[in-house]
Amino acid sequence: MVIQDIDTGGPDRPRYQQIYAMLRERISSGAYPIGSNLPTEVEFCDEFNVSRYTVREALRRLVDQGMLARRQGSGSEIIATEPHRNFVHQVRSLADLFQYALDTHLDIRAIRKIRLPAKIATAVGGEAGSQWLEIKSVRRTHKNGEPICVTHSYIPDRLAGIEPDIPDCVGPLYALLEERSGETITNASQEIGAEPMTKAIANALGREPRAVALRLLRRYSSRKGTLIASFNWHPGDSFTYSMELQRNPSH
Amino acid sequence: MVIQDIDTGGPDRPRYQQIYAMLRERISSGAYPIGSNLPTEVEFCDEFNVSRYTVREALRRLVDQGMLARRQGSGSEIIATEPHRNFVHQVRSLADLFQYALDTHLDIRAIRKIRLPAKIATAVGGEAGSQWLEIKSVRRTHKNGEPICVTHSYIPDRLAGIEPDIPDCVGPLYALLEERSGETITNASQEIGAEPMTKAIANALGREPRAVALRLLRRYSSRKGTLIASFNWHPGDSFTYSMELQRNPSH
DNA sequence: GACTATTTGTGCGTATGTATC
DNA sequence: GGATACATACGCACAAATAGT
Repeated sequence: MVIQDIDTGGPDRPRYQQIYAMLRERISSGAYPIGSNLPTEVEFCDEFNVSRYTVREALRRLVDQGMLARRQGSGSEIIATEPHRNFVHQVRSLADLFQYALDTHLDIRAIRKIRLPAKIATAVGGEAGSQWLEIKSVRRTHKNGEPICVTHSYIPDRLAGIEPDIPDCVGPLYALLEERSGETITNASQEIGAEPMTKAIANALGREPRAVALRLLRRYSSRKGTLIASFNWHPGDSFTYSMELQRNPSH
Repeated sequence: MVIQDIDTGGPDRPRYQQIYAMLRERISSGAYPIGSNLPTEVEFCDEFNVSRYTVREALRRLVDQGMLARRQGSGSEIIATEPHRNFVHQVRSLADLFQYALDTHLDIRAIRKIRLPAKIATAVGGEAGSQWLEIKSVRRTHKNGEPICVTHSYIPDRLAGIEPDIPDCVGPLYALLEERSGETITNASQEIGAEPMTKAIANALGREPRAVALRLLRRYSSRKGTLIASFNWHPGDSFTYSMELQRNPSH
């Protein structure tokens, strides 16, 4: 078969790209179902009359796209019929989710054990009525400095043992929890909304009641479940949340 | 130089991985500063006494980690001293940035050419006073349906030719622009804030003036610059923006 | 466990194409 | 045009992991 005669998006593209396009087409059309193995490299060499180098470049792209998993000695398994997602918001560390400097000061106002109210339960990923630790705090530019945001954090009971360490904690709480619990954060989610401030929050932030707040709800989870969830209220007049998205370089 | 004698993480790892580790070390230590070019492939072949294949595999890893940008004929530029970031917010398509169904209806209210005011200029990435196209619109659940958000979009003059097609556009405007201009979107940014609604916006959304709005500013750029930027005001009482982050599998 | 065939991984040498300077 | 540097491509060899005998 002569590759150049096949219309897969232009005859003068590199061969490995043409082969990649054909394989993608076959995969998404179901010719190679998910869970099955692709033909071997050598078989593709024969089919397309190209060298193993060329086949491997094509397969490498499939791997980059998250469609193919290869294992030495075993073969190449189809793991997805559609390519990897296109755009990513990159976060160097979870601290990037918080967009303020790490040397800010966390002013703990109250720590208490509570039974989770239904409303908060769904938000933090816990069961209503179960025991959690609630921490109310204000983040400031520095000790006794300007308030940045009001935070209400919720920690599940299985991690309540770290309570004594919280007041001395520098940096974000999730880092303390990750270290002490030995549970690795694998997952984080964030929800952003806008709402008027309650009196207590407005007061803590030095704003008028019902002033506009940007509310961020964050949840950090390990395989065992939620590590910590927190609501953060920022003054709408002095805070915006920004993110950059880049197209996946493999495209 | 004998590669195996250098302790960069074990003597029996593949050569290209050892070279990759050494180059990473050099980069993060500042031996090759950001913005500078790495030595050429052939120079590394000589230094490490390996084939070009091996050097290229090592460099490929640096590219995968987002530390290196290579350009045919030009060289390999250091673009970061640290590897790829840890967490990603995955966006299947740019439409995911908009978190409403694509079959919503865009109700165009006004299209006009303007000279960019200074305030908007910085936001959309244009020059103050330059000519842009301004489009004011309301997105609705369906034609004559409930309003979802108010949008003000800005398109640079070089793309003003698509103006006649805008009223017939189904789906997001950035898709129309990407198709017509032939410019590929490589970059998108989003800024999220909270503010009270102006009278006009409150009116269009059926809310009281000064009701709380979540404001999203989005900018889509190609290599030639901004393709389109838009402000989106959503009612704070009925909209939250959410995202999921996963730990990068490559770590 | 030992052995073998298969399959992908690593590595070399070489040649030619193509973008950049 | 020429020199340089990365990209594509072939052929070959051997290593390492896997699966089955």
